[in-house]
Amino acid sequence: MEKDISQAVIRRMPRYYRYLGELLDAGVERISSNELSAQMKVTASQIRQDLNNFGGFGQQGYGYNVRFLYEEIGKILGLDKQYNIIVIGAGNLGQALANYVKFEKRGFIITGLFDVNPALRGLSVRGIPVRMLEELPEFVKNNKIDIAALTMPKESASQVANQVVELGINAIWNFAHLDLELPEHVVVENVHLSDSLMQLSYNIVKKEREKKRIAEYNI
Amino acid sequence: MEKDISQAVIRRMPRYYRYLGELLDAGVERISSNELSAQMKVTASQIRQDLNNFGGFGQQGYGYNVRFLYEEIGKILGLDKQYNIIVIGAGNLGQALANYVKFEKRGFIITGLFDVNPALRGLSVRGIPVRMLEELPEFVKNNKIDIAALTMPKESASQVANQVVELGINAIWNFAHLDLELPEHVVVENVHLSDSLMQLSYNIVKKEREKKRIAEYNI
DNA sequence: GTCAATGTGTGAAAATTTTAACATTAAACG
DNA sequence: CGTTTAATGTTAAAATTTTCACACATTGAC
Repeated sequence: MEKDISQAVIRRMPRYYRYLGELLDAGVERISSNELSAQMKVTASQIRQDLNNFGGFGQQGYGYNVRFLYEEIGKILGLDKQYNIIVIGAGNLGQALANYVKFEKRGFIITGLFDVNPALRGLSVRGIPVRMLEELPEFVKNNKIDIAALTMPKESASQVANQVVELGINAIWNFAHLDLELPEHVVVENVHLSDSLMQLSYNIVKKEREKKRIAEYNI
Repeated sequence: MEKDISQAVIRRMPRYYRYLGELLDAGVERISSNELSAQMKVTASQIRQDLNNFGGFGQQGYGYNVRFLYEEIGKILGLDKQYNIIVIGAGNLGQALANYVKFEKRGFIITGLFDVNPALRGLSVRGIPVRMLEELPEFVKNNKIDIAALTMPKESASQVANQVVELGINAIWNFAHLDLELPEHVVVENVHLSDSLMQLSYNIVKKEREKKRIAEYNI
């Protein structure tokens, strides 16, 4: 029975991956947890602890081999596989995802683009035609789809999510501003932009309050 | 000396706000931490604990008044103020932000839209014209801007972030895939879509591994 | 080939976060 | 108006996460 790794750790892994990728591009061959911690502004201890959840990737007296660690983290994150994605909701956000070429480099292939709006019929983004939502079941039957990205308004999101799951897609990247209630076997990752914006505004007012307090203290 | 509230709590506040908004729309007047916890799938204890970081908003024997609590959380999150936002990078993502009307309801006004691409000159989104990046300093001088959303490629993000800070903007909503190094007084909120996608893919392979393990166990 | 220096992996301590328990207060109700 | 019930605010315990500290394996200089 392996105890599973906390989501806090998982949230940090892509960041390690990013920094290692940059080091790799810069031609750096090896790095110690200390150097990396300085760059990333986290403790070296946390880096070592995090990595050791998955195994020992470093070598005492040497540090970590950048390329090796980069690839291992890639495997941990499942980036050694390919995922076909359909994007449902071909508004600006959906188009933005479809246009973002970098995803493909990591094995995430945008395969289909769907919308309910007939005005979008005929439009295509990077060669991917916008299809009408009615065509979805047929499309999913004929193509192996791993992930559905939901970029439509929240009003229809819940229903579409259910449909998508019924069609056999088990992973959802949810941009709609609601929490989806789905069977336990479905993996959901939420991107709530409004929440993010509210966190920003919280931190803005917090900083203003701090500034004010300091000013008063100095009177 | 007030000890400050952990970001874990802050991350949960927008979600409370959202659920309370829905209750409000549904005409619910009062709610107990228990009922809310059932809906939100968190413990009632956590809800009470979280709220009491900011003060006692409920009443013993009664629960919480939905409207009151909604508004109080709004104030905590700084949603009782208005923020003018400029979006730098008028690609699909920037346009998506500019088009998202709901932000305005919360007091986030998209005031300007900038890009380096001359091909976008003349384009306007919801009445907001795309301006050339050269016009930025002038524009910021003439308009009170609170937040800059960076939706351009990461290559130029760092430089633009510095420029924006020098122009006196102290809050950045960063969509570029890098960590910005900025003075301490600047508030940064990151939205790293790639990280989110990697977390999704981690959870996909994790679930697959689990499934496989269970299958093997049952042989 | 030896030996100091480096730097991981890891067990334990410290800090933080979450959950549980309960004393207290207000509402509801007869 | 008094009693019962509901549900908060709060203190304490449990769980989790982060940091510390150090034994020990490798490296690299001489």
